[in-house]
Amino acid sequence: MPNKPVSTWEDSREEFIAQWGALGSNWGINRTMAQIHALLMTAPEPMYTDEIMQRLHISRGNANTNLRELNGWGLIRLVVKKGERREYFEAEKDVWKMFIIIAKERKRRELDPALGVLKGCAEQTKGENAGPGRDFHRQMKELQEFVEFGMKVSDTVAGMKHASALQWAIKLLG
Amino acid sequence: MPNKPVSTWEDSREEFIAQWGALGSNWGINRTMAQIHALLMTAPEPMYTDEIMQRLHISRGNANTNLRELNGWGLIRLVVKKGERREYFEAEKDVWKMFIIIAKERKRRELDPALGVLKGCAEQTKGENAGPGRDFHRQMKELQEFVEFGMKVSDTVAGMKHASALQWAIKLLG
DNA sequence: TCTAACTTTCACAACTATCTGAAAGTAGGA
DNA sequence: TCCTACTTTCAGATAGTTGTGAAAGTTAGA
Repeated sequence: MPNKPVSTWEDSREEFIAQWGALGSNWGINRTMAQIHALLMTAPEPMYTDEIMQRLHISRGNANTNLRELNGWGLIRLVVKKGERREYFEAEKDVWKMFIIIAKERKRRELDPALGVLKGCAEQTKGENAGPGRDFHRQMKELQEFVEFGMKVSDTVAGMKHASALQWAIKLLG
Repeated sequence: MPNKPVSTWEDSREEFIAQWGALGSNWGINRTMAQIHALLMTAPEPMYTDEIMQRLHISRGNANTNLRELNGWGLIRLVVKKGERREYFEAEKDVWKMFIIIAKERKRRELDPALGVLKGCAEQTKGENAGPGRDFHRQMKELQEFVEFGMKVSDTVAGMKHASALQWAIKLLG
C-alpha cells in the first residue's frame, strides 16, 4: 500500500506564505510582514515569536518589529494563555474585517496627507483669477474634491456590515 | 508702491511638486515619477526633457526612464510639435480619467497576481475535507472570492462615465 | 530581592531601489 | 552620405530599506 502523502495542505501553505511575501513588495508592504501575516492567517492556533522565527528563518529583532507593526495595523492581536508568560499572536481571519482594516489604514496613510497638501495649495491660490494661476487653483480644487469624495465613499463602505455591502454591490454589478 | 509679489501660484506649485513627490513614496510610487507627474499636471504647456531635468534637478537618464514609465501607465502622453524634432510631454489633467488609469493599473499589478496565487492554493487543497486542511482551503476560497468580487467592482466603476459614477455615489452616500 | 523567561532596542550589515552621466543609438535634413 | 539634435541604455555610485544578533530591559514568581 503506497504511503499517504504527508499533508498536501502544508505544502500549499508554504507556497502561499512565500508568494504572499513576494506580493507584499509589489504592494508597498515589506516581505517579512506579509509573510508573518500569511503564516498567522493560516495558522490553526496562535503562535509565539520563536515558532515564527523558526518557521520563517528570520531573526528575533525582525520578528519582533514586524509583529508589533502588524499589531499596529490591527491585523493581528496578542493572545495570552493563562499560566504562560509568553505572548501568542493570532491573525484576524474574517476577510471582510481584514479588508476594512486595510482600507482604513490606507486611507489614513495615503489620502489624509494628500488632502492636506491639496487644501494648502488650493487655499494659497484662491485669489488667482486669471491665466495659469487660475488653472492651477482649479486643478487643486478638483483634486481636493475628488479625494474628499473618495474618503466619504471609503468611510461609508467601511461602516457597512458584510451583508449590506454585498447587497449594495449586487445592485451595482447587476 | 510695493512690488507686486512674483506669481504666488508658482510658489504653491513648487510646494505641490515637492510634497507630491514625498507622498509618492508612502504610496509605492517612486519620488521622481510622482514629481514629474505633478510638474506636468500643473504645466500650462507641454514640456520637453531638458526643461524637466532643469526644473527638478535630475539627470537625463532618470528623466527619461520616468517619463517612459509614466507614459506606460498612460498618465502622460507624447506630443510632437510640427517642425520640431524633440518630444514634448503633457499629462492627463482630467481627475476622473486619472483615477481610472490608476485604478486599472493597480488592479493589474496588485490584484491579478494575488488572484493567481489564491486560485492555485485553493485548487491544490480542494480535496481536503477535514481539520486544518479544510480550514486552509476555505480561507483560500474566501480570499479568492473576495478578490474576484473586488475586481468586478473595480471594472464596473472604471467603465463608468464621471457623471454616472457621481450619481451612483450620491445614492450610496445619501 | 534575585533569577529566569521572555520582549525590546539598536548599531551595524546586507540588500534593494533609484539616480547619474557618459557612451551608444537613432533619425531628419543638408 | 554625414552632421546634428535628440533619445535610450547601462555600469557603477548613492541612498534608502530591511534584517541581524547581541545586549539591555522587563516582569512574574520563587
